Amino acid sequence: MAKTEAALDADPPATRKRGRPVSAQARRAVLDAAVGLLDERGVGGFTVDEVARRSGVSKATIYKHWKNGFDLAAAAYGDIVTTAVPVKDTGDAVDDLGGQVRRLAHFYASARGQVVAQLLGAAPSHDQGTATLRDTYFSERRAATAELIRRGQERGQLRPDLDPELTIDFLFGPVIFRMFNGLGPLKDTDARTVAEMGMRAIALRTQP
Amino acid sequence: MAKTEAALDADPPATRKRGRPVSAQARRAVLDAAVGLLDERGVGGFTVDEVARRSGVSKATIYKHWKNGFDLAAAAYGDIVTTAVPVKDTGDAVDDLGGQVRRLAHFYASARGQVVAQLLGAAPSHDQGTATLRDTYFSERRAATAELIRRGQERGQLRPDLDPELTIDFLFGPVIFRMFNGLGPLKDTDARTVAEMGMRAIALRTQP
Amino acid sequence: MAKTEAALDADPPATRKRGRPVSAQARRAVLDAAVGLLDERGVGGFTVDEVARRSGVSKATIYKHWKNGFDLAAAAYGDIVTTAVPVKDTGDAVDDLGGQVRRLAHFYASARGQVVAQLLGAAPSHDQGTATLRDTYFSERRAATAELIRRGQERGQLRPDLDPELTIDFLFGPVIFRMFNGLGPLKDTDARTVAEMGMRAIALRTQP
Amino acid sequence: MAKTEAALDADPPATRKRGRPVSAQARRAVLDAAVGLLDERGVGGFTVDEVARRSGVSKATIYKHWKNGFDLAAAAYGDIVTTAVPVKDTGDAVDDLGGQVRRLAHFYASARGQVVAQLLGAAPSHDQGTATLRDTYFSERRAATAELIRRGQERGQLRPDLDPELTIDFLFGPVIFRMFNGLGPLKDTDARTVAEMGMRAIALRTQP
DNA sequence: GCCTAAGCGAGACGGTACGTCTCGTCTTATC
DNA sequence: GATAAGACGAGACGTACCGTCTCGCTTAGGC
Repeated sequence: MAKTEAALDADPPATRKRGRPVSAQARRAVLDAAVGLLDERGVGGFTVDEVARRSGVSKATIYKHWKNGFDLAAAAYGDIVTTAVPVKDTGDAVDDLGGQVRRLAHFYASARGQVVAQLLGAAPSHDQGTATLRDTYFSERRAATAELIRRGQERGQLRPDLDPELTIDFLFGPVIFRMFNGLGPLKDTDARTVAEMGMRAIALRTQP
Repeated sequence: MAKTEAALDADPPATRKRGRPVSAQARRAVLDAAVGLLDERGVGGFTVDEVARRSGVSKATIYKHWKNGFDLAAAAYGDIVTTAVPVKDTGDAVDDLGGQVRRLAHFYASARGQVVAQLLGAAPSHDQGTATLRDTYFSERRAATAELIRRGQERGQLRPDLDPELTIDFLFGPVIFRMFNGLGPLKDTDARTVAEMGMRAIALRTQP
Repeated sequence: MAKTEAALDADPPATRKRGRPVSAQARRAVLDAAVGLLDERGVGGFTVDEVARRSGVSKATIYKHWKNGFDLAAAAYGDIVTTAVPVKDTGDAVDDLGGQVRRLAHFYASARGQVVAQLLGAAPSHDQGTATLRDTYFSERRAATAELIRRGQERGQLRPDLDPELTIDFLFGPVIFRMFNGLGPLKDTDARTVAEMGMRAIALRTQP
Repeated sequence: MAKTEAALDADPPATRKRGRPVSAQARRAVLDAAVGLLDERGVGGFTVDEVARRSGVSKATIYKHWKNGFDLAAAAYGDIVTTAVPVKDTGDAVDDLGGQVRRLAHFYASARGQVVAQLLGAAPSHDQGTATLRDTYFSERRAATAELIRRGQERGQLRPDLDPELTIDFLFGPVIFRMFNGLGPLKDTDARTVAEMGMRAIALRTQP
């Protein structure tokens, strides 16, 4: 397709704009400061003023890049989860999904996991908040996980009647729920139990 | 000492203290105003100032009863969930739990359900927030649901190896997760599917 | 008249309001800080933020008392002119007015005089600015000076056809004009000359 | 290219330097936009950003020509006063000066007059502000008016002991003062009165 | 029937973040 | 080499809410 060859150099030259280009350095400094602040004080202690102070970037510039504090916090922590809990595909969907649940629960029990939980929680109180999170946090990971499920179905490891998206909610929902119901993050042993329960519902050959 | 004689009429019942008694009317007015405000504007638009304005009760009085705005909001919406989605025990644990999941999902899809989700979400950003919610929202319902599960186990309807508490997280987690991941509340048909998936993992006589 | 006796205690009791009374101390601290800041940096360096910082009074409180920075600055410097250049009435209107012109010119040549000039100048760029100055700075002094002129007319020292208000503009206008036209404040000798010119136009027996 | 031939009618005296020549057109566009903005919004609503937007000239270029916003505003309105109130010399200094006072008062009562007053007022708050105004607004007109006075003295129409510069402050000061003291611009009848008062102080043949 | 606590409405207060604005500088690519 | 476009650091603006703190008034039991 023409797209393949042309796409590479078609846009970039046209993207060259007239004025002073956006400072990647400023952007980086803001994100770093935001991560540091979230690490130290969580969402409750996160303020744009403080990010500006730490990063040396002016508030005006920050608000030019992110439409509000929540948007910035979400972006700053954007790839934390992905990095901390990468989606793996070893060929055994049951093992992969179960491990994924356990690793995610483990992450949410960590300091950064708590912050991510605060971010998830804050989303519904902000305009477009959950949409922002969907695009920033979940979109990519869900796509990869859905693919994992689909391949598991093709291999005959998972029930063929599963809706991949619903299955994701089904498997990981309990992990997130624990962040909000006052019982605290799932402990590793409990996470293992929950993962096993989930597997019983979706795997093909697991009747005890 | 007065204490000595007072022992006769016991402390709890004769809590009659000196000064002017707490105004139950003020308390009621505040809670009503808070509910109205949450209904109209959600958690994002909820302010103690506005509650004081609407209720005609002074801020000082409000803060005497509730330790902060979140605490008030939680208390105001306290029995909304319980009232909207009562726990039923018909003798068939599988049916009861499945229905519970579906009814809860249906509630969370409603306007007030969204507000409850915002409250859950806001909890981790407040000191003692999740503990408050645990006591206000979940404690009673979880106890009832755990009892349901235990009876189901005794009757042989549910697997005997289930940890009731974990099972609750497992069943209802997916419903809550959907409030935060940007995909929107579960639709009724999807809720039914999720409930069925859950049942496969916990019921004894599951058809493959 | 009933008014005479009743007036004294009629209002005061009614003035007792319900809530926490306005803190005279906070008000004083703000005005003192504002004067200090104007002294140090002039109108150009005057900011409400800095006043709040110096006075220890919160911005919210400041904005509750004064509707904007200009209003505060005007109030803070309110009686500076009156104190620095009191209106005197010795019985000789010509001497009094001439002296007044000279003293006013002398004041405007001082550091605080320059600041007052900046305030006058800034007024037309603010909503209701000149009206604020009229009430804060000029009203009282003009009334006293107009009275001086009227008495001078009665005593036959000043022309009887003078409009007191216009006469005030006529006499003091040149002093103010010099603050804006780039020639700098009037020097004492020039102020004397200008005062004499003015007197020639308004005194009755002064044809040389 | 038009550019090549254009060299013929381009200012020949201007030294042909390397690179792109200074755009007289840009300069004109900026001044026009500035005048329009001052007309519409006054000094309070005047911003360099908006001038740049309207004129299509970049801020950097604007700041290359004028050292700050005030400087630009002053330059833009530079010849407004001169054009609106030209200095006339008919041979009768008393008539000329009196008329000048009246015409100036009339101008200051107009919309553009108010803007000029705002500019005068803003000057002391800017570094070198009054000096800028002196050179831009007053210098030429004062020179012409001083010449008028000097000729009046030579003709025996005005007192010979007058200092021309001081006399200018004396005559026109009241007109400007009214722009700042909250009483509003002089009305025509009052301006006539003020002019007559001034003449009594400087003319030789004054009727008592 | 006073007395003396509380509880209460009103509302001012210190603190502090919000998101916006303007200033004057700077950094590119273009003319 | 002068421009247009426009991003940037600095920092003030006025508003909003938080939770605390006086006040003066109201309502009760204790004396």
